[in-house]
Amino acid sequence: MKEQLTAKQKKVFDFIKDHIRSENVPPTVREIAARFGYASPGTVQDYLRILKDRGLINIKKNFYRGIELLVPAFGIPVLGRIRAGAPEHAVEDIEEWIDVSGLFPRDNDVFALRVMGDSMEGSGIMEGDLAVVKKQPSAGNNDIVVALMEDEATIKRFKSRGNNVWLEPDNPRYEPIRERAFSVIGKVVGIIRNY
Amino acid sequence: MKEQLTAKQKKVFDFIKDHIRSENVPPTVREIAARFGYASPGTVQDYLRILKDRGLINIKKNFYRGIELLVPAFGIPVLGRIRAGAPEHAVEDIEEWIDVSGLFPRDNDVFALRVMGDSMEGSGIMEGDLAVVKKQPSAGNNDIVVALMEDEATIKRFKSRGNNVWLEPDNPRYEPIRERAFSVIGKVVGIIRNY
DNA sequence: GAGAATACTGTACGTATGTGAACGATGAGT
DNA sequence: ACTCATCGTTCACATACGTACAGTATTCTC
Repeated sequence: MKEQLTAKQKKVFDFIKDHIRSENVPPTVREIAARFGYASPGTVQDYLRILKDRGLINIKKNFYRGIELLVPAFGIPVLGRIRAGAPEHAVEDIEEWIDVSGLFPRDNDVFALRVMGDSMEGSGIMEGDLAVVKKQPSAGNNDIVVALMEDEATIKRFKSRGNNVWLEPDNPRYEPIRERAFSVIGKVVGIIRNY
Repeated sequence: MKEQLTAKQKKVFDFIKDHIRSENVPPTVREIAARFGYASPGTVQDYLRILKDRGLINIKKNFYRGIELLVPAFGIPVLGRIRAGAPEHAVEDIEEWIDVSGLFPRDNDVFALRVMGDSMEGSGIMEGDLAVVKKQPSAGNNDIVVALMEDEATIKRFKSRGNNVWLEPDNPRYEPIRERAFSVIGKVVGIIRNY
């Protein structure tokens, strides 16, 4: 069995992926046939069988729109090395596929917060970044947390030693916060930045 | 028309969302009925009509599995302000819903790269971060780029003045790169970090 | 030159599915 | 008392859909 897809097979596979991306659901057998001008659903069945044999899709039996991508539809390839030569060659060195939205927990306890200020610059958390936060009432030493001080939310590093807890910025221009009362809203589990 | 959903309506809506999250496709009318023990598809139709009136879903006519969420299924809420009081209250201040994977372009020209080294610390790009890169052969002044130098990929700030182009790290401990040849692979359009 | 894999057409079957209509029960609001 | 939205049932219809099977033609491999 050949591992590589033929050009036509790849086009069918790409169409399924694109359809999921644009319509949020996989296409039906006949929608694929219509897209490529095939007169019969049987043709598409052959393609699907091949894609299934290659491990690219799963087909739920007697399930309408039952084509399941085994590669994340919204994933992007993570490259291990980039080879010299050409950017086109680079894509062959795919280490893994990641679904960006799958990197963060999907609980109802997760929310995002726009970062304000530069008090955490030393940890690479910049103004305008989106901080992904998992709600929890306390934190461990050195965790980066969202804390609430008098109606104001702030991102700082949580410190605890013995019965003592305080907040520390990661920017030498700011002082640790030891005297003011605060409560922990949650722990920062991720940072997302858009240029 | 009331804006708020009743408990049962919310459960139906949540089931649709959960179904998309777990099965990658919206449920059929009868699958919803089966989930809640309804004896008839008509009951579900009523619910769907209500959810549609509330602007939560769209229903494609005569389209199998044609329920379309108008709120991102994999989205997380972005909070504007966090109010004092309780974490539970905070969630009411939702500014918008974002689909994390939708923040980045979905072209085939997008890939990700694991950041190595600390040469861009000053821009908040830390070792271990995932850099999202859009392929392009050149860049503008001050863009953060992925450049290839003798088989080695590196992330630096692209500088151009007149006919002169060079690369600059954002870390005072490193020197600008002016003498070595390099080629631009793409432009860094985002940073993703996981704690 | 035999055999497999690929690439199609055509026809057919059973059914899962969206849709629609008619109707009943309950509870809240005025 | 009356209305109205919500919540539910039953029956029915047309069809979009997955699936299966029987062919044909071309290309590639051994």
